[in-house]
Amino acid sequence: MNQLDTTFAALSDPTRRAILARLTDGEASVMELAEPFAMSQPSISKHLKVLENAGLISRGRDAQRRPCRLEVKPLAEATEWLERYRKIWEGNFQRLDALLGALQASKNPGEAEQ
Amino acid sequence: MNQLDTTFAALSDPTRRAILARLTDGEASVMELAEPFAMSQPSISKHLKVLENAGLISRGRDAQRRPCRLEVKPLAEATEWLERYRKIWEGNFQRLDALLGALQASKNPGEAEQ
DNA sequence: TTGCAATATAGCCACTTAGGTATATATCCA
DNA sequence: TGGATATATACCTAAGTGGCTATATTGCAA
Repeated sequence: MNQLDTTFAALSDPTRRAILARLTDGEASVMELAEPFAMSQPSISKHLKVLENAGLISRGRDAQRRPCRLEVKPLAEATEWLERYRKIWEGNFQRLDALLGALQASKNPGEAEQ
Repeated sequence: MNQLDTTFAALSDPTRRAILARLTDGEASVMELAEPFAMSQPSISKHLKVLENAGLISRGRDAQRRPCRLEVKPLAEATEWLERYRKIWEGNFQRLDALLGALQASKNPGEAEQ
């Protein structure tokens, strides 16, 4: 699995996205991260391991705590992938708009298939 | 599974990302999409079904062909999610820079706790 | 040292996924 | 009608995932 694979796979779970969102407020311990969820602590630890393996978070050491913090690099790479294609999609959209305009100008309203 | 879940899950596979990339050049049939891959046609059809269920592509009909085309909406939503947090991450980076500067100016390097 | 608090690991289960092959369906063409 | 082409479906398998409980580990504090 390459970096984009693991990044998108990690982002495909709502618990993990919520954890990442929480970490934008700053470092947090496992207990703090687990608190909002109706889920056992080991399950949260497993999610954190997925995020760590994807390079999306890193862990520190503070006594018994292993605080988590965001790592932005893989997220930036995922954003770049999407952004690169978004520009092309936007181009397609403009072409689509032109096509729809042409169709509306014609008589056949059947293909509002979008 | 909500929209973001299925979108990111669909994006986590390199074959599917390559298919989406190919589709930025315009519609393509299943055979055309399968051609670059050392993979059976049914496997490609399965990937296309994943993409279709995620709303990332839609299918038409052209004789025996079922041409695929990109649907941008879910990709736009995924981009929005990443962009929203990217701004915060960038903000954190700036704050971190400031914090590191302050710490270097002081004498106690112990509390890099954010 | 004893014990508590925070976290990780192990093992279990149900479900999903990504690949394969074989076969069915659908559409065109002769 | 019959054959060829394009695609989908059914079924199999191996591996991965997400949840759980129980237990181990680690570090502090009395």
